[in-house]
Amino acid sequence: MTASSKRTKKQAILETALGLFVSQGFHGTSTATIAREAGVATGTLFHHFPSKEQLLEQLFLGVKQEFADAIQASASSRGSLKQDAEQLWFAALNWAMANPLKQAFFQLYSMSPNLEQSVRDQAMHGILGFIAELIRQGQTSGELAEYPIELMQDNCHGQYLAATRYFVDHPERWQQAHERSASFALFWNAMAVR
Amino acid sequence: MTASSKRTKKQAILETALGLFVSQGFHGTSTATIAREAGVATGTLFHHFPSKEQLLEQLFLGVKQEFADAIQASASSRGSLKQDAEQLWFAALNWAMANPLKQAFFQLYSMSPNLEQSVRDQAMHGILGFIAELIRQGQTSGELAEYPIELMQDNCHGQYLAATRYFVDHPERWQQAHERSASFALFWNAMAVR
DNA sequence: GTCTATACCTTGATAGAC
DNA sequence: GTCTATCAAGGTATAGAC
Repeated sequence: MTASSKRTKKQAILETALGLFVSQGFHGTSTATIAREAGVATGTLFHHFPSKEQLLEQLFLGVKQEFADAIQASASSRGSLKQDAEQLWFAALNWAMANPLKQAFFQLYSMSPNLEQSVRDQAMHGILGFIAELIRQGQTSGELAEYPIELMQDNCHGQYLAATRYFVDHPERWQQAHERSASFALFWNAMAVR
Repeated sequence: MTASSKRTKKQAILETALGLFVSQGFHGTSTATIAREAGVATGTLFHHFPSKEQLLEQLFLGVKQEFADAIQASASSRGSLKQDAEQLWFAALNWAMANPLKQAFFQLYSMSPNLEQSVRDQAMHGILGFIAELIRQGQTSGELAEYPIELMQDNCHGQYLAATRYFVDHPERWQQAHERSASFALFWNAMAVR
């Protein structure tokens, strides 16, 4: 088997923990359960991760990185501001649709007390930071309303979370172009100057 | 002491559990800790609530009812659709600002696997159900865009959650009229026909 | 209704053979 | 790196006196 097709025990533990943390919560999932479901021994789990908390943290940072890579890969081409925003919007939604478990995990644990606040804040700023720059550009060019930037940033985030919930819960609607464009219209019109 | 000023042990347990469930999560909070912090014995806790799960459920349904009462009390006066929406928006935000802990609890546990899905869904439908009716009115009168209703409903919810997070995290901004009106503008413009 | 005491189980983590 | 075996601590819930 090739290097890429061979799933290591460590990866198996991470993938299993992802599913269990989403469906049962952090404290609701025991390390023994993770190990059993991943097909490894508890000793193996604690060989790869010094503690249950560290396992959660590595999982969170890994998923965050995957998401950041996915949307920044498609954020390079330059068009109008609205076109750029649209591309970003659908890149983010595409990732969520392709990785519903990771999306659910990220959403649940972005506000969870099980992760240190510094870890959570850092993740949020890294991902949402460049959104603020786009908003500023739009305000300067007169395309976007001059509301407080942080409010607009939080609003973007909230609308993204709502859209992902909607489409993940109803995958067939994601196939329909008018549903997809409606989701972006709601997002854009909230901030756009009429 | 009067009937209203005398806090029963049961109420003390509920209030203590509210704070602990928010700061430490459901499984992260032990019944022993709740009892100790509430100043009662564990036996007393299990006298009032048959199980830890039932305690969470009663807490959730109680908070849901408080919220529903608060916004429906101020949703009666009839003006234009936009005026009605504005009144509703600020009634909901006012409640969140006055009850930040309950808001945080409601937000965290509305999507938590610790509560049965039927309980969560029922709560959401009861609260957001009449929003759908307002949206339909706006679409008929031509004031609101004709996007799929459920998408718009979820979008409203997401924008509300974003706004509450923003103002709860920055209470001083809630005192400024232009911040408040900006939050409603974002909400309304997302759906409004230009 | 409220308490103390406790039964019984599961937990996170470790030790040491392989 | 992986396993089995095990520990000490903490978990939910109950029993029974007051």
